[in-house]
Amino acid sequence: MRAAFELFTVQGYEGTTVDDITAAAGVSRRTFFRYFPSKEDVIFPDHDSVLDRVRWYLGASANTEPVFAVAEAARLIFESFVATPEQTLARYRLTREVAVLRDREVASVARYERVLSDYLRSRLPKTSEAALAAHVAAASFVAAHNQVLREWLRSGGATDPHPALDVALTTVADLITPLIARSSRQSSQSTV
Amino acid sequence: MRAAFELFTVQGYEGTTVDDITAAAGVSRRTFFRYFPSKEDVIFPDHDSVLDRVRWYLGASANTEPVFAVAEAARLIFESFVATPEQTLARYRLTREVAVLRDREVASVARYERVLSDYLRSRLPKTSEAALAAHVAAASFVAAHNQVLREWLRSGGATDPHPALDVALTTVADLITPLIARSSRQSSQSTV
DNA sequence: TGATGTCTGTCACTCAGTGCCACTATGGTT
DNA sequence: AACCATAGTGGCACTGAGTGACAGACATCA
Repeated sequence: MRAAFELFTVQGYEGTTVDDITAAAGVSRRTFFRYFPSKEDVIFPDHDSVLDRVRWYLGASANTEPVFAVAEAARLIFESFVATPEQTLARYRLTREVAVLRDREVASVARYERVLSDYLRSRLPKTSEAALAAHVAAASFVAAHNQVLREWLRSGGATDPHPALDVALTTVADLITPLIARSSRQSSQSTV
Repeated sequence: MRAAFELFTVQGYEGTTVDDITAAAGVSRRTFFRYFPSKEDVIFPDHDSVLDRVRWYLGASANTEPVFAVAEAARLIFESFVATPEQTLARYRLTREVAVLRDREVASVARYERVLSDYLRSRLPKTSEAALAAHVAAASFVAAHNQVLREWLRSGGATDPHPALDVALTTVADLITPLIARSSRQSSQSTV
């Protein structure tokens, strides 16, 4: 991974072959593909584990307030990026330039969003209003997360991003809570 | 494209080589790659043109109410999918099964979202509050759009999706409008 | 000493995608 | 009629990602 990042920043992503990486790392080509399913995956090593952690967290928060749980899940994702600033920054620089990597990043963000909306849907009545609310809520939290993260990355990771994250998450929570509450009530309303 | 879709549905995406497609279509391999930058692009032919149309629409709506304009832009995207139901349905079935294609779809949705949020940011003061509002708003509209589209596709494209789209867009518009209004005022507030 | 399992390297192969060159058909020019 | 420009196409060779099969190295345990 270290060899790959160094080569990517010098030669660019497309300008670096897997052979280059393995030669620099002193392993064989075959070994590389045993540890990374594809060349792109060298850059996104821990997305799966974070996704699992988020799933686990949400699975354990069946009794907490749904909107709060989702906000905390977003915070969890955020922390996983902030925990390794150099790596996150290097990845950010690469994903800005290389379209394939940006698409990959976007895809993994979409997976986070999916996990959040699935959780919300599981906590809400099975109406189309609730489904809409769940998707909008998940998308809003992810958007807030992304916005704060991007701003932080653009600043070079210098400042403490947590105050901004708090503001963003509470803003979205305040926005979303009534929508979720309304869609939860919807079912009891139809029963009445 | 027709040959490709037929082969994809029979043999699967990964099970179909470009050679298969070109043989079925009666053209050479080289010709294929002149029309489609990659194998994936056979399935997403008109995303770029739709994106351009949305950009154009938003570029022309500098005087309309921003939230309304974004909602209409989302409707524009929606219409582009509904206009060709068979193709959209076939694509939907493929993207559900093949991860590469799903990621590709997600990436193009992200581009739509980007266009919407860029527009909103251009219509709002240059504060971080406004930037957050813009991203959340764009994400919410896209989420609403996606939700209605998915529901429609799951139903097999049988019902008329427009009533559901109207509901979803107005729901999001009602939700988002105060947020946008607040972030617009923010700048004049700081002047006071 | 032998059996087992894990990690690694080598080799050969498929397939996506690109660059280069040659061929053909068409339409317009003199 | 001969001449040219140009757009579309095919052929060919090449790079590079990714995979499957096999064999050797090494540590562990019996």
